[in-house]
Amino acid sequence: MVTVYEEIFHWEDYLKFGTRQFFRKKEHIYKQGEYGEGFYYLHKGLVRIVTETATGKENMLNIVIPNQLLGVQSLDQKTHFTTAIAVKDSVVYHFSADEFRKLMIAHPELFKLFSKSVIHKMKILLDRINLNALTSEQKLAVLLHNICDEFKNYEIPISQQDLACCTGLTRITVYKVLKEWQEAGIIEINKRKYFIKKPDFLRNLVS
Amino acid sequence: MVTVYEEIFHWEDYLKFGTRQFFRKKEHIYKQGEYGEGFYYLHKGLVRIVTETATGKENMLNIVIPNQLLGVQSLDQKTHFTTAIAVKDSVVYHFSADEFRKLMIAHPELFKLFSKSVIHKMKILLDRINLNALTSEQKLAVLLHNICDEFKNYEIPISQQDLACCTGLTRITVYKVLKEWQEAGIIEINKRKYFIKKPDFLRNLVS
DNA sequence: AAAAAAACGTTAAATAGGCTACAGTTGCGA
DNA sequence: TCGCAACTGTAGCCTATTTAACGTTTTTTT
Repeated sequence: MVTVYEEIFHWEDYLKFGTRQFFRKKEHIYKQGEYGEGFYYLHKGLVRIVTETATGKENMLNIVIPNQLLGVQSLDQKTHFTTAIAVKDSVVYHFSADEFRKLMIAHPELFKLFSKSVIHKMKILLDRINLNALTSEQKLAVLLHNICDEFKNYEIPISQQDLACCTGLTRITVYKVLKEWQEAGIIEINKRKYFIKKPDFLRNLVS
Repeated sequence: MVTVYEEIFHWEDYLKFGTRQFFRKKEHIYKQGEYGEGFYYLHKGLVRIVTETATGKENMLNIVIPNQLLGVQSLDQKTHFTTAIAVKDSVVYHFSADEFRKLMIAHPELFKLFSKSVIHKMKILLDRINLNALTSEQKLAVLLHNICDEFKNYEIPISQQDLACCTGLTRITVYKVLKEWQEAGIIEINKRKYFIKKPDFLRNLVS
């Protein structure tokens, strides 16, 4: 399940110490298994983080929105254990481990910022784990609800296929649930775009 | 799924700056939802980390072995989003956020140690997520295999019930798989103790 | 603009794993 | 050492999902 988490971390003042990089839509920022050195800060755009399981299935972990970090896993020169793909054209800042360490000595308050960001990441992963206890309908409800929160309106700009990938369900299951909701008037399907008419229904499904 | 991860982080030199605390078997070190302030280092003993899902089901996340951190989530004064329970009598050191921040200014190399430990935690969570893509047989295989690795022999000192809890399966499913394996001569069941006879079979199930 | 590649809609069949139930064991605690 | 509580063995039913299959529509590429 992908959750789009929104919490602002004020990295702006430190961006000048990172290296600015551009990535086009669908480009890989880093790949699972590759060596990394440092981490990235997403300035503009949208990035999705996926992981490949032992059986070769792709699994979306979360969507990174601007002002968040990504790729922290390889701060200490380990290989990445996830893959990051730009969903839209994106601007990121890269901080190498060494640079960042030096930077932190000069600005100790950076530690708080860093740890906050990382803990936030952990929270996301945990939520992702807890999702597995839910029914498929609930999984979808949580996902759609989060997406709406993020995009600030009730139109879902994500394909059925991606919804399947995000929740770990099959496309058929996603399709079935969506169809059911449509018949019940909870969502509207138009030209393969989904529009949520009764957000409260989704909310109630979970809590 | 619980994975017992073993990787040594050298915190010994800094323990004197923490507060030593003792916990008896089955005692809670911290609880989900409680406020925390800082983090813990497990010096001796064994701790299991569980989380309660929205539906009230308990979910074991991982087992913490000595030399690892726990409770990092509340470093920045947030509530804990997991619960830590001592499996054996345990000795932990608590570091308050403030203390640790000061400590890190004096010893910048601590940052590397801290980030390594945290990244390691993230890796564990990720593995946990990836498990959900597996069949119940595979989940159990991974779990048993990890436990063997950890305890360095082929006897499983964990109850069927706990195996169920670790994998998120029902006890009945665990029982069924175990019985099947027994009939196939892959494991031996004796007085409710499980002994793995063909570890390679388990390994092949996953990779 | 045509061709190729994704994505979607829908159905039917197969099945894995969950839930219920209950009796038999084991072992802790008083 | 008695009794309760927690754990295990087993059966059977049930349903939510998965898989397979296939035609249609949309999007991307050349």
